[in-house]
Amino acid sequence: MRLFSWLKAKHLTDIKPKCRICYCSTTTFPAVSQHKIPSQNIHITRKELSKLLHQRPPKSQLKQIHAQILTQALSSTAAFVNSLIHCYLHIMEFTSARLLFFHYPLPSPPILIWNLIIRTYCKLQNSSESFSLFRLLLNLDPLIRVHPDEYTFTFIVTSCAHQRSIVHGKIVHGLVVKNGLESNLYVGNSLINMYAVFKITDDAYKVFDKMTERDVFSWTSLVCGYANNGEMDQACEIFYKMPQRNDVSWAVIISGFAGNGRYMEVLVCLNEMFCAVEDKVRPNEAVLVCALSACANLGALEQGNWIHAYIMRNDILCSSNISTALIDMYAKCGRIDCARLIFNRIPRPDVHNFTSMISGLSYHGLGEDSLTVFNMMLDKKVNPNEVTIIGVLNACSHSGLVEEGSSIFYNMETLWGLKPQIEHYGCYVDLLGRAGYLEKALEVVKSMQIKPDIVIWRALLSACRIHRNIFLGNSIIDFIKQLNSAGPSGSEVLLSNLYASLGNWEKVSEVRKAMGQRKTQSDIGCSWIEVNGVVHEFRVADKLHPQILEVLDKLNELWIVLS
DNA sequence: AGAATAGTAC
Repeated sequence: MRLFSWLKAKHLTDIKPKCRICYCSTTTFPAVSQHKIPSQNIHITRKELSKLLHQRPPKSQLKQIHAQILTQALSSTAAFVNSLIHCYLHIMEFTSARLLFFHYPLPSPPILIWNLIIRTYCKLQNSSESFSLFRLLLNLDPLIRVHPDEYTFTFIVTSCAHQRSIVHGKIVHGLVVKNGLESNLYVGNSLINMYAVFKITDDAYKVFDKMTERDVFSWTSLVCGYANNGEMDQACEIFYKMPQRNDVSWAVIISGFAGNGRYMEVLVCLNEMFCAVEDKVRPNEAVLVCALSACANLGALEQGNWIHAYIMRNDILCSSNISTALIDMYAKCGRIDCARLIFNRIPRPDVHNFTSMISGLSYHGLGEDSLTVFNMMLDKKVNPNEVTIIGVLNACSHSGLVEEGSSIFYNMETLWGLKPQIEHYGCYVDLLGRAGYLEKALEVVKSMQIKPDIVIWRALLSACRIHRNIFLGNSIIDFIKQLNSAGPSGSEVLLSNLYASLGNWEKVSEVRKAMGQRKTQSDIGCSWIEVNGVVHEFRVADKLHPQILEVLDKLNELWIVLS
């Protein structure tokens, strides 16, 4: 910092050139002579320049230093070019970095510089530029050839993990083996991670197995692979075999349970984490978010409350993720008042905070309030995302706000650039159907550019049931039956409910029978409720709960009162 | 110069 104030003292900040390099009017590069360098009377020594570059200066200062390098004819000194590229990449200024890179003083940039530029593109995640550069590197003229090293492969493998398909990954893995780098710790770890991302656990394990040296990254990535692929038993096995676990390892196993809908185990695991003194870990943000989400899905208010208290007690920063998860937890556990309290305390709520508040209000049937929050969000110039719109449409659906919902659905693309996805169609069809606009709903389904899925048909069918539309219901049943052959779904329950509401008991038993034959344990619906901090689970025709007889008695009692 | 984790909807 002091060096820059010194620069200012020398009026360097007053330089206002125009071109990319020195801001003069010429754009030719790198011929220094063509640039009219301003402030030529100022001279900074080489040592000072390299010291300045070493500090990774912000863009404005960097341009001035670059201008100095050009005036002093240092632009073909590799050390300076390297530093400049490094600095430009640091601030993600690709245009300048590429210019320097592609006009590198002969013969060609050293591997370090290749790695730096590939690494920066790798960080962009959705860019394939790192591959283009890697390809260029492999095809260099033999006279100026530089060879990829373990760094290059670490970045390239990581880039492969960001791609949509494993194709590149497989090829790169081949090159890794060819270059004898498979057992390198970093390369190996990034390979495990890549296979974990693509849920190819066998290959992740093979890499893990072949590694001569492993660290907590290798183990955690492998656990992550199994968890991503739903193989929680294997994930646990590896997890407990780990020589040491850190907070991320715990986050991986806990998020694995959460991602696979095994919310009870999330809480069990959290408890275990608190007991695991040997790991010397405390739950990090990811763990807390997963645990809160598990509480939300279980309706476990008491545990949720406890986690909230833990966060407060330990002065853990209530980040956007945490507050979003808290709002969701309180809303789903029936405490919309607490959810509102959390939300109102956020100084500057972001999309995620708004979205969880909007959705929370929606499933409490508070459609008007939900729209109020949505409008507040628009007033504060916070743009909604796809999930926000789903929340708002659901709010309209549950409160019969057809006009408001329609206007949001039809304008989402023009107003916020959000193209309606199948989920949005699902919500909208549900909105129309519930409100009794069955014909209109069917019209929307027919006009859809995306192929309607089971959710859409189910929403329509559900509407037919509510409004007892036998004719439309029957025609939809045929579609549902066809789709059903593709995979299991809850639509059969709806189908049987529809037949039931039409009084067609013969058909009801037929559907139920077919369901009974195919159903496996995991398909059976399940309900939870938390009473005094204990979560009770109920399944269809449950006989396992210790107090099932009392529960059934109470149900009968209620049944009599209600009818 | 390097590798691992998280929320909101359906």
